[in-house]
Amino acid sequence: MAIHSTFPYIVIDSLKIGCMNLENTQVQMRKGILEFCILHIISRGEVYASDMLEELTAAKMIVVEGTLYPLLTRLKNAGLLEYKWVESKSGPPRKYYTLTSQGKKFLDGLSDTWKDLVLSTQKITNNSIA
Amino acid sequence: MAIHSTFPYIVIDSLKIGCMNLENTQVQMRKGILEFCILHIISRGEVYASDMLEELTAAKMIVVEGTLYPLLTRLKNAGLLEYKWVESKSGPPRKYYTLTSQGKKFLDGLSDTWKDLVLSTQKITNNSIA
DNA sequence: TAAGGTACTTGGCCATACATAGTACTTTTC
DNA sequence: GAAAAGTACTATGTATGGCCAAGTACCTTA
Repeated sequence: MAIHSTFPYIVIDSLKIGCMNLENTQVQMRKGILEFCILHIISRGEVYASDMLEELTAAKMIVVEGTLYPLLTRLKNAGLLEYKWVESKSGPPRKYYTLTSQGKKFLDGLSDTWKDLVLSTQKITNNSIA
Repeated sequence: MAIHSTFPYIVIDSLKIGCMNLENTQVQMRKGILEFCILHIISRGEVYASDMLEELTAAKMIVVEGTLYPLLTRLKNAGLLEYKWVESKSGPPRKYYTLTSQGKKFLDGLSDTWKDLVLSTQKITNNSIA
């Protein structure tokens, strides 16, 4: 196995744009999973945004308004959620969300995907011990 | 709790842009996790891209070239990886990757993040049984 | 020398998380 | 009763990353 000290290909190595920090990768890891968690929370009964934020924060899944609201809108537009306006005693009315039947199916699919993903990752990370 | 049948806010409900399909969300779920898995594979010794593809596929973590190669470049530019060119008996030379010390630290951080994320998700999904 | 395979690169597209600013309605306070 | 504070939701712009598809370079085989 001879080792090249020079590059056989022309490589432009000059510009390092990568701002590879942990925080950013953590955000990437949460992507998609968040959707799964939110559908799960809604599947248990009618809730509105602040309820969800509370539960997500309690589970240490950091989420902010600017993430949650657009996501709910997206899920609703996709037909996975529906909501009712309900008056509140302390402020403006709230949107209480529930899953549609389509949303339930989607959640089931996501559950499988999540399980597979965890399994796959375990497979890979456990190999390092073997 | 009085329920509004009309919307108290002006809501533009007409354009449904959402192309919410399972496949898409699965892709989102993989984001970031892939990075974690690849760093893990490399941490076990020198490997080149096809080795990784093989192992990832074996673990049912679907990855294609167009995802893997840019990712490796990104990690390398960020100083987490380095590589040697090694000649091959059956084709062009290969880049054999290893982790830098910075890469090892990063991997440790990611391991913690991943554990937390799995825990958080468990917390939320298990609540539905309670 | 031509053909086919292997290894890696590049550019463009799309979806999502987040920050930030803004709107609408409520209750409280003076 | 009007201003202030608070709650709930909306809208826009930016950046990142996965994927597709096409392309380049090198090697072996015929």
